[in-house]
Amino acid sequence: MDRMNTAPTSADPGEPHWLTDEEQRVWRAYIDATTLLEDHLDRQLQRDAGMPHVYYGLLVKLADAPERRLRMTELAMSAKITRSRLSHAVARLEKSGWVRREDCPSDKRGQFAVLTDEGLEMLARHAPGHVHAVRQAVFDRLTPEQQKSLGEIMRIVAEGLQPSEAGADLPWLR
Amino acid sequence: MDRMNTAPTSADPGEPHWLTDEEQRVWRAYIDATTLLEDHLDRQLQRDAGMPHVYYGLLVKLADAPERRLRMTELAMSAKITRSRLSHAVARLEKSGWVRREDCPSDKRGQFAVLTDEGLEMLARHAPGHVHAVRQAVFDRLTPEQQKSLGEIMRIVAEGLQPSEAGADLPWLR
DNA sequence: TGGTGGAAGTTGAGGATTCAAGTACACGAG
DNA sequence: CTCGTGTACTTGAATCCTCAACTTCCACCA
Repeated sequence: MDRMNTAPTSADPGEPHWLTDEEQRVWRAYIDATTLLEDHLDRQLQRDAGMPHVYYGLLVKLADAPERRLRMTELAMSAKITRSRLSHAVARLEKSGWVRREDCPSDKRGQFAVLTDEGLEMLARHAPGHVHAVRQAVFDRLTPEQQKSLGEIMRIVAEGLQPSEAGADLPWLR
Repeated sequence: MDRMNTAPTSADPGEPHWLTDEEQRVWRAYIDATTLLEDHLDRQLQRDAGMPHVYYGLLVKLADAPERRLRMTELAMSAKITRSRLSHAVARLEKSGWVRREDCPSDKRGQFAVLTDEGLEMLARHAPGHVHAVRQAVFDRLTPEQQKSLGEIMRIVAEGLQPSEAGADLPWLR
């Protein structure tokens, strides 16, 4: 892959503008690290707690919520996943007994996902192992400055993708 | 599910040792950013090029390799995925015509994954859009210092998980 | 009131991923 | 030469995720 030309195709903005060598090194390091880490955590939780990392994250969010319950849409947004994915996930977590659905009294379309007692207990049982894995893979290896820097960087990236990332680049709104 | 070695779960450390509030904020920012970014890139490539981000990454690695070919195991290691996953992936990419398999002459068990001409052309066609997406989501938002920092951090994390990550936390080696 | 557009959530089909097995070959020791 | 162990890769089933409908219900307004 070598190319410095300026192919048009107005669909894509401006000229190619490739990544520099240094940027490529950063990007590959990012891909490698995130791939390895997600895989590592998935395996750890699958083995110990019998569920993928995302599912575990859902339970944690429920545990932190008032009444240990959240509306489906809230939970989905909080976890940055689609409602569809959440729907499937909750169905599975319900079968495992860690989550229960409840109708929302004020909105008949609404559903609450509620963390069950078994779910909470399961979290208590496996949280230490998970925290250990995270610590070992990430925090134990970084200096305090790097940890701070990582937080800032990730916040910036997340915010850029988060809000109405659609609206931001819709021509007629500019 | 097998259960050997039910010793006092040597995997779990002594006392919990939770994340501090600040560490939790960093960790959540990381999860949010990586989830959103992966999703964003997957969608972009699925829409434009008809394949998930990982598959695209495989093609890029082949394009960068001498002869545009790599042994299956090499490719899998380079992309940080399992051989099984790669096997399925290459089967799919083969059906789409972007990749072709070739027997290895020196080792009859071996297979090469080879990027086809259509695969290369496809990359040329969609690379600008992909680079643009990456740039827009990441590099355009970070200062040069942050980019450098990100690279260092990700390299550290990747290296910690990469090598014989198993051996590193095997009790009898400590 | 009754109609309409949108919000909340679910569903099913098709892809993608994982895990455990399985096939085929390589290679060194006897 | 052949046995045993390990490597390279594939396969199938179960699970998970995405995408595009689809159902039900809310909110608003004329």
